[in-house]
Amino acid sequence: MSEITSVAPAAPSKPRQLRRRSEIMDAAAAVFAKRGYHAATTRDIADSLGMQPGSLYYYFESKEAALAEICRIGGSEFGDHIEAILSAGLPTRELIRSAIGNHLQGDRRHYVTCFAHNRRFLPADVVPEMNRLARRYARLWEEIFRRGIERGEVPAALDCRLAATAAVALCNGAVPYLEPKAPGEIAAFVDGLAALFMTGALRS
Amino acid sequence: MSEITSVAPAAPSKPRQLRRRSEIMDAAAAVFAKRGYHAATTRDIADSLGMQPGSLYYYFESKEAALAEICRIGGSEFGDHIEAILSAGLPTRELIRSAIGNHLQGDRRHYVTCFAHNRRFLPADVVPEMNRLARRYARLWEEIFRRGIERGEVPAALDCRLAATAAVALCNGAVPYLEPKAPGEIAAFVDGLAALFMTGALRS
Amino acid sequence: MSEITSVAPAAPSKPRQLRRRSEIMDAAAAVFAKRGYHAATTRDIADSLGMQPGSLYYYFESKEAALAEICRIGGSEFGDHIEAILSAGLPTRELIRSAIGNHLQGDRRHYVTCFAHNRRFLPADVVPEMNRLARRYARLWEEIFRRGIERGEVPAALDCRLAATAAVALCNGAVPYLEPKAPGEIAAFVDGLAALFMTGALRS
Amino acid sequence: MSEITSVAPAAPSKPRQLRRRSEIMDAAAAVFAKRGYHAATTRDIADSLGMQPGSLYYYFESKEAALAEICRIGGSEFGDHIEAILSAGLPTRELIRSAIGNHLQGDRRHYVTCFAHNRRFLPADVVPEMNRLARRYARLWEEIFRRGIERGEVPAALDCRLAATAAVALCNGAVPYLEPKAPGEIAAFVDGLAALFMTGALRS
DNA sequence: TATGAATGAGGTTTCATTCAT
DNA sequence: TATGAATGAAACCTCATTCAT
Repeated sequence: MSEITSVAPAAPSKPRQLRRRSEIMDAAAAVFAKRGYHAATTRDIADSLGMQPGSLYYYFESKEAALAEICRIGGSEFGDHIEAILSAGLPTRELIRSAIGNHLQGDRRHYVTCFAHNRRFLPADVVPEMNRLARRYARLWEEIFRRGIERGEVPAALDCRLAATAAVALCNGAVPYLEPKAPGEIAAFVDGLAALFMTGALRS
Repeated sequence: MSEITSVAPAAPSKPRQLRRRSEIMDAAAAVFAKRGYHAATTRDIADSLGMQPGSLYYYFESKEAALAEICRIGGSEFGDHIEAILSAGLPTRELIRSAIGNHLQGDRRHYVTCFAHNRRFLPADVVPEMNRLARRYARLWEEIFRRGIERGEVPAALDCRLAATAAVALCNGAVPYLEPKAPGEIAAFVDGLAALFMTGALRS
Repeated sequence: MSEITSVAPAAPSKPRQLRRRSEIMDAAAAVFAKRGYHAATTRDIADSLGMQPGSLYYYFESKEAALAEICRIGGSEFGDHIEAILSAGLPTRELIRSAIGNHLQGDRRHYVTCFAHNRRFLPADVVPEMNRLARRYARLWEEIFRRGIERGEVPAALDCRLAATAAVALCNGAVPYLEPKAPGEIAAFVDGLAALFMTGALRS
Repeated sequence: MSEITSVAPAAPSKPRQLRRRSEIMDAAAAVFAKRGYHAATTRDIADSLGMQPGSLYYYFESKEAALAEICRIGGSEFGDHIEAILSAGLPTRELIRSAIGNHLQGDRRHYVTCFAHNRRFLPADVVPEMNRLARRYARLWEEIFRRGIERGEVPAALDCRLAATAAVALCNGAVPYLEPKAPGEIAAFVDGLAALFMTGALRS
């Protein structure tokens, strides 16, 4: 293998640049998710990367453009994940557990959080795109429940739209409770939330 | 001239002043809840009241002081409400419905939202107070479930702490879905959320 | 007279505000004319007014918006002046003298200078408006020469378009030579330029 | 491989280096002349050469040092040209035509424009040098007119200093009108300006 | 009580410049 | 010689806040 890479002329700097760009976007997403877009300063982002604020502009055009890109990624990858697991034919219980887990524990969880809480601060010309992503993501959640009804795993009377909204709301509302937790506790917490969402708080 | 004003026995302007102050706080809470503390400007608040930003300073010392007061109100009244319904001895189902309804539909819902999303921006010296309120409010939710277990309305195995967190997370996450709705739809939406939270999404 | 002003209710603050705005625009025009738009800082303008840079934004939206307004004024008032003297039926000699004098000595000379040198820095959406003003102002200069031909004061063979360009170029190029001069010398200098432009440097 | 390069006896790269340096200075002069020193960025210059901004620093110490050198060249070569034609004993008409042509059409016209419009942005320690060049260049223009008076080609009453200023002002003011013109039109335009300057706009 | 005008701290952004590669 | 990445100073601009009226 090493011959192959060495035969090819000195790896073009492109990949390195792309990786660095990803690091910067990850840092920005984390800061935006934690503090909120307006409370987050470019200095916060730069500090978390050990850079100067001005250097960030080598990687994005503006703070707002960075938010737009982060929201785009968060909105679309979140949908992609549900689409993927839907087509894998898992039982409803697994689908819900996986979708909630992706929202709260996935690599891109900060991107999803940004999408949920900060996309409303984007300028008017990207709003339609964001709305499209949000609608897709709502529909895919609905699809989970509709499939569950078909399979008899979900009561036929369930309002799928409402359930989709509730699932997303539960996840978004749960984000602030994750951070203070030790890494080991998070999985149990997320499992607990998913179980509660599926079973309900009352005796049946 | 002075007689004329003195004839109408100059009702001690206190009550009027207090009422005006409440209006201003309500407006600030609504703006903070809608936009977030940092994105909300004093001009936004003033505009919603038809005043100039500088005039707000007759009613609060600073934007931050206003937030602190709003959070204090939101955090304590929310707890007060649960305490009140708990002592009224309602069935668990009613308790949950009422607590969620108060969070999402009550007169002070903007105060509660501020408490949930913006109290982290308060300065260090009020954090302990806010934490106390948050803990109280978590415990009161837990108490709802504990009582439910005692009465056999809730499965004995339920993790009450987790359920309390989930209830609050669901409410906080649901806030953004309320605003676009027509007033008539809100009650049904809130009822639906409460029912789903109690019953769960899956067949039992 | 004092009764009349005191009878009328306290002069509405509007005029005062407008006057202040004019002062600020004058200062900005002077600084832009002297240093050039890009070399002029908002601090330069503020200093010349004894204010803080941020305070300027009470009067204009942005540095660029201020430039746009100044150019608009410079471009249109310059044209207005030529239009006015043209319709006054003065002899060509007086027309040229007055037009040059207005460009170099008028109250709005800094506005005209801004228009000449800095309008190219305006954003694309105001360029058409500026071009319209520039064309009008070129045509009005041409009209001076065309009238002169009709009256036999100007040689029939004169290229009026070129003469208009030359007159404007001469004025624009002369601006930097005005500032170092003592106020008393300026009038003689401007008269000399006008005379030279009309007579030419060579013996006829 | 080393033989091959050493065979062609490694022409001391000096000339090539100098030529490249000239290209870079020409590009800088053109950009400064077009946009003005402050509006011109090092990126503008680099772009016009197909390089990166950082690479420019192999050719000049700083943007300001480049401007200083360009102004030095513009100021001195312009004077050199007048000196040369003066000593060639041409008639006044030809002198004026040639001096104006050199200013507006010469190879170094961008250098002259930089000198005229941007030398004022240079630091205090080069100002005396620039002033010396400017004075020389004014005196040489004056000398053109003084010779004309001696020869009877120029009216004895002409204010030579004023005429020199006017000539330079006309040229500097005409620069922006050159760029939009097609190459073929420029010569006629410059001839027209020179003729007008010599003959005047009015009938004699 | 309310306003208009101003302040000043702090934020985003630009850009000349440096330097390891 | 040239580049890509980074710096840091300084610019524009926003906004909470103050204060005379």
